[in-house]
Amino acid sequence: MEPTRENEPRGDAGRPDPDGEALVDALARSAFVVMGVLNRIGAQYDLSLTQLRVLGILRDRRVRMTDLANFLGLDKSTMSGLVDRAERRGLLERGRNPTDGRAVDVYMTAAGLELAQQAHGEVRRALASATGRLGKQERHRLTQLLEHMLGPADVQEPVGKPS
Amino acid sequence: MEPTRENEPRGDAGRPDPDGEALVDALARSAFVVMGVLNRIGAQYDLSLTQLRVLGILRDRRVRMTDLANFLGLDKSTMSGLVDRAERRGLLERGRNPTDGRAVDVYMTAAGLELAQQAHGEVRRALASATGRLGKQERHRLTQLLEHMLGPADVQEPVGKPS
DNA sequence: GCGGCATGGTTTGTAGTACGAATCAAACTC
DNA sequence: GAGTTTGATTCGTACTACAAACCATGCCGC
Repeated sequence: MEPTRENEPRGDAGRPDPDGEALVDALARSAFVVMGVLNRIGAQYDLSLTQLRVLGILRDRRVRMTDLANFLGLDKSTMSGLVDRAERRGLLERGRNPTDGRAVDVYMTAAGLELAQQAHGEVRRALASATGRLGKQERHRLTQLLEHMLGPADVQEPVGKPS
Repeated sequence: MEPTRENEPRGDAGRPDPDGEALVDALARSAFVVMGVLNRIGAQYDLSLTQLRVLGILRDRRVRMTDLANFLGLDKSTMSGLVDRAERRGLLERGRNPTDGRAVDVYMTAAGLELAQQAHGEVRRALASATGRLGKQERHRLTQLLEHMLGPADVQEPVGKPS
């Protein structure tokens, strides 16, 4: 993920937007809360946040190392180390790619799948103490607004990055 | 925790709550997007995410090391190292606490304040590419819902943690 | 006032994470 | 077949995170 310097104001950026600033703050706070939960639950399983993400991605698919690294925005050497440690734990395995002899596929073991599912359930329960403050219709509305703001889930275009 | 289509059985309610699960997934995706932005902009300034948070907290106040560590959920030795590196960069300074000879206060330098303000502005602009997908009223509503869910900003009670 | 205990912070050791450069094997192109 | 590109690993380095040990300061009971 290359750092960029994007200082040009957006077309509407010159106008004061109190809701925009409050929204950014609320999104940041929400992000830290979610990360806090993920870090705490990850620690229970002796897993880092990034390891949790890896396990989450691989729960239902087999992925190439390169694609995994790109999806997570990590250097391939970092990806290699993460998979090393997960493999050592018996959570992941590496395999040959059927179409490219250079490529390495990564997939879950049964033990890894079980741990990922347990951790996922605990993350949901932990976050329910916050989402439970909202009523049912509010939760529905919040979900809609977030999904609208985030765009399609399968598009991994970094936010705020010039293209 | 990347969103998937799998529906896992819930241990607590027993009742399916599609909006609850979708909301957790949306919150997780939102969190990764925000973290991605913070990491990218932090890298521009050669700062880690945690360093950015520290600078954000200290922009308008002078804080004890212990309080800073507690606020961030970090070990005091970690806090010490983070402040070491920021001090070495000329962004922060340590000072004596007027009421407790053991305590060390941390505060911003002018250079640190300038950097923090620049970085903050860039984070806001970067996130505007996502929040700009919403209309004005939608942004207002999203802010309200997030703040309602998160509770008061000054309470640092960890979400989902048994007490 | 003093000893014991607690607190605040630093230092040391360790492991994981992150990136960049170097390296090697496989694939692609001409 | 040679040159280039790609995929992944290894190595070196710095940062982050925690735990244990240590030292200085503060608190409290006697």
